[in-house]
Amino acid sequence: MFSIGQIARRTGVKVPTIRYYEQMGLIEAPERSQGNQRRYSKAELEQLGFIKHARDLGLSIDAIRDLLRLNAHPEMPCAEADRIASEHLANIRERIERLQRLESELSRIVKSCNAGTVKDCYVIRALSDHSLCRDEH
Amino acid sequence: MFSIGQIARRTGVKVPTIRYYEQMGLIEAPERSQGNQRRYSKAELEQLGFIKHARDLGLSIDAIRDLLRLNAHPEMPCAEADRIASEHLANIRERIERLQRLESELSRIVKSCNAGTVKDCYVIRALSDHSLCRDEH
DNA sequence: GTAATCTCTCTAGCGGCTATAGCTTCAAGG
DNA sequence: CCTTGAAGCTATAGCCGCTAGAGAGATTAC
Repeated sequence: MFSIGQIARRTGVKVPTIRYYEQMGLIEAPERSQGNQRRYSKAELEQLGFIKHARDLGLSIDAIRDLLRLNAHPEMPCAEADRIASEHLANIRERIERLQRLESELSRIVKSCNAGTVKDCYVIRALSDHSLCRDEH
Repeated sequence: MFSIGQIARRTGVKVPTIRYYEQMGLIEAPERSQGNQRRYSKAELEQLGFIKHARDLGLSIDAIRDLLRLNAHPEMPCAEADRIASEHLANIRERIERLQRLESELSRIVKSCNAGTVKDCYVIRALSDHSLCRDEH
């Protein structure tokens, strides 16, 4: 049996975050010690590792809830898990594209500024005047 | 003089967002009509355009506040504006890199899954077992 | 036994909005 | 001039995924 601090150290998920996950129904309320402290089994520790890994990959709490449900039913088809992961991947790709557009615009703006006074500053001028931009963002 | 709805339409910033910006001190409280409705000048309309543009480029409210202050002092050196923009650019580049790492990991995971049952699902297995990952994320 | 460290619950806050409720004002048409 | 419907007002609460803090009690090491 592990205390909340122990699973926090082992998984890298902070203590208040673990309690938050419990509140959100991501993890079940664990057993308690006589003094009302949470006590986790090895299985619960591993499940938290699963959650941490999924969060690190950027999956939402809702998506993780679904994945955990699937994980609990090994005989079900995994199309749903694939769908969740694929959707998330598409989402990430969109964000990358958007950020890359911003990157190119911003780097152009920053490069064009020859650090004089504000009145000639290309950074400020570009913000004031959309026509100085190359494309939509 | 423009009503809040008019500047909302012209700038693409939603009405409640404009009121929120006022509350946050991004824009000054404008004049009011006799019936206590906000009335904006052309200058205020343009300032909101500046803000919208900066938000579209991903700048934070705090950064925009600073830029607006600079914008109001055309004779000051613009090094500060450059610093804000460059920092933001660095920030964007970091996010892109991080997302690209996620993208490559997730696409590998999704590709490896041959859509059988959950128990063999590579998506689920990869989440459970960090050693199936190629690098840190 | 005692001191240090955890852990407990509860509440509030972050950023950047968005939504809702219940009201008042404005502008256009008859 | 009056009515109607759109637009505006304030105030409050909610979104996500935590994080921070207060003030209390539990556990552990010595």
